[in-house]
Amino acid sequence: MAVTIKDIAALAGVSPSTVSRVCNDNPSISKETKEKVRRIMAQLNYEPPVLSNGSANQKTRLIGIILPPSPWLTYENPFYLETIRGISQFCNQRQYAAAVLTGQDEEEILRAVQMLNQGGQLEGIILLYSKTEDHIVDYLCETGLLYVLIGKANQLPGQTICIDNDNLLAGREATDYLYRLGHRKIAYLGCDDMFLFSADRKSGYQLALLQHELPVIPEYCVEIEGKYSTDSPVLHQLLSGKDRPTAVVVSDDILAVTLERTCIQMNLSVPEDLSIISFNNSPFAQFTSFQLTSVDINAFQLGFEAASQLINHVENPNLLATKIIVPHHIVERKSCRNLGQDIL
Amino acid sequence: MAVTIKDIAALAGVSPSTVSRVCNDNPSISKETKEKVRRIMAQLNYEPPVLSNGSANQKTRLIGIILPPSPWLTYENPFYLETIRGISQFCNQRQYAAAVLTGQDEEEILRAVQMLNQGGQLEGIILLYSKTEDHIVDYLCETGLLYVLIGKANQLPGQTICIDNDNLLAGREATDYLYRLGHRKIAYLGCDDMFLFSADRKSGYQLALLQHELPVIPEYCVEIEGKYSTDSPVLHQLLSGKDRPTAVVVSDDILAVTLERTCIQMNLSVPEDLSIISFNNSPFAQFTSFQLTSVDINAFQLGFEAASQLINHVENPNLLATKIIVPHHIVERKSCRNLGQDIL
DNA sequence: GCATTTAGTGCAAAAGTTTGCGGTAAATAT
DNA sequence: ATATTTACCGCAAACTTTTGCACTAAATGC
Repeated sequence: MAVTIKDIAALAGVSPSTVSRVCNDNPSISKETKEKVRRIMAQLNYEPPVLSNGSANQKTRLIGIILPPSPWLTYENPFYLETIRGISQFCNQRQYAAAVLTGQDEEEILRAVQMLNQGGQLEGIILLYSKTEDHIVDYLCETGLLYVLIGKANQLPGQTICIDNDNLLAGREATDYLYRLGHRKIAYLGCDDMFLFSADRKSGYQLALLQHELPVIPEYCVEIEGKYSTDSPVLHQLLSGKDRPTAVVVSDDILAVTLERTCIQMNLSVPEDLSIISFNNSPFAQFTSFQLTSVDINAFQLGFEAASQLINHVENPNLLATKIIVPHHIVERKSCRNLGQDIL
Repeated sequence: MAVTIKDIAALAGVSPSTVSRVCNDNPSISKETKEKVRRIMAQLNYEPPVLSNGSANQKTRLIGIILPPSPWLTYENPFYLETIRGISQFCNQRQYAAAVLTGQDEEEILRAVQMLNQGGQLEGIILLYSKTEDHIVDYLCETGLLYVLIGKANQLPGQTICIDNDNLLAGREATDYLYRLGHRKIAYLGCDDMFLFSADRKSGYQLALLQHELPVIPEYCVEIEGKYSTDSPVLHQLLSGKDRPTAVVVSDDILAVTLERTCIQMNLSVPEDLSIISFNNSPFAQFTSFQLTSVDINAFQLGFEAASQLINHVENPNLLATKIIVPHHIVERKSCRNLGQDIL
């Protein structure tokens, strides 16, 4: 049988309560006693069962991680593993455990969350995405379980903790970057507007155009819904015609690669005929043959901060919901051409 | 305060022990009582705290997941997220929780494992990799904590549970595939031999050559250690000279893309001048401009089976260590050229 | 019809830790 | 020197669930 505080207490010549207080670093224990007890603990290799230590302590120190429901956006996207790493890193430092909650579909995930939550075993939840009409968020709001969103809140904004990039600013900066390279015919290509990050990046793009007094042309603002495909008619339409843009801001790397493959089909080359800048700085951004310039959104830190916020709120329930903005930065590679009219 | 079995007991007019036995589906409780109690439980939304339910039950139902220590191989590799999904999926079905254990370096990970293990809070560990000289495996062996390896065992083979692909067979089949396309000058490119999957794939490659009575040339068997780079002299050496191979079996997709980019630098094109087949079928295998043919190793199922094995052994400690082989299959794309001497 | 088995349930102890309260001894104040 | 405060620590109850044992009532065997 494993060693308990009783064993430590017996060896140290103190009571179990004292050992317990030493474990929790209770100030009413003298320095000498603490040291003595800690020595014995180290000797016996004792570690307090910090997660869910019996019924006397209701703290489970367990938090749940939920992946986005749509496989085609998720599982192919290394971004999420980085975020999970960030979450785990912080949790481990603070003696929490972070468990991924999965299922075949949204219903199954919801059931897993319910089971754990109603059993009182979850301190909180981190959602790695944000979308409209989310049953899981509905459930969390109903039951009042603490959660943080990586992304932008749509239910109860102002009362939910969000960790996000400044996607609007990032969209502006990406557009500005192309502008400074001399581009004037700049298009935007995004995924489904249901995903709020794409909507924000688009807004940033539009603001940048206005600022530089460039026209905001609807034909230059394209969205692809559902699974990406190189045969998408909107892509072909965007790239054909006389008024073909010289540069495109693309909402994510996978879509950018899809665009590039469409270019190949149409005998256009990147960056000679078309400059591309996109978001996420996915690992394959550097592996594609055309070396994608991409906005790094610091996925690791996104996860790290999310865990930090969640745990802060777990331990200080009176805290108000905050919004955290994680910085981004452009990683320059070779997918954007300098048109030689550089202003700087 | 949350609802407990006492509340259920009071409402159902039975004792708490009866409720507890109902939760555990104890056969000595009558059908009628079970139904009555279950009705009340459903009514009060009661879920038994299945993970670590107090000190009366030592089962924590928590397992740890450990990522490979080398970031350059790991975090860029979507393979691992798929595996984690597989693990989580199975764990959730069986009411277990799976937590990723991370740290800045191997030491920090080890400390996290120690903390949880010595606190008696881990049922077992799943390692998402296998390598030689692994301090974490050393520790697990010492303390006797149950673990399963995704990959091949090197410490105590025969006593450790492994989930793996038949990498030797996969290596043979990849090589055979090139042979059938008419290739006779086939090279192998792998990563550090420390990672056993690469060593096995190489052996399979060599066996296939022997079977087809092709010479096994050392110059055709190249390994890259450390971080991949397109400037690697071994890559340049492999691709230059008169006896340049017409096809290469590459140990993983990322390395394959690195190879392709080296080709571009050297004015060779894929698959016209060089055919490439590699492993993992990473998502970006389909996004690269040359559409990589790759061996899919079913990462999700690898994780799923690993969790299944671990939990089986947790619940039946007398089980012997098994090895599980998860099948693979070649996903044909466009990176391999048919030389026209196809035998079939 | 009586003795014995069986099924079903409750009682109470046990698990390991936390925490309010009370107590002792030392330190300080008067 | 006595009274009061302070620092430190132990006692015991509490948390929720599990489980061995005992008990009752019904069912079976003779």
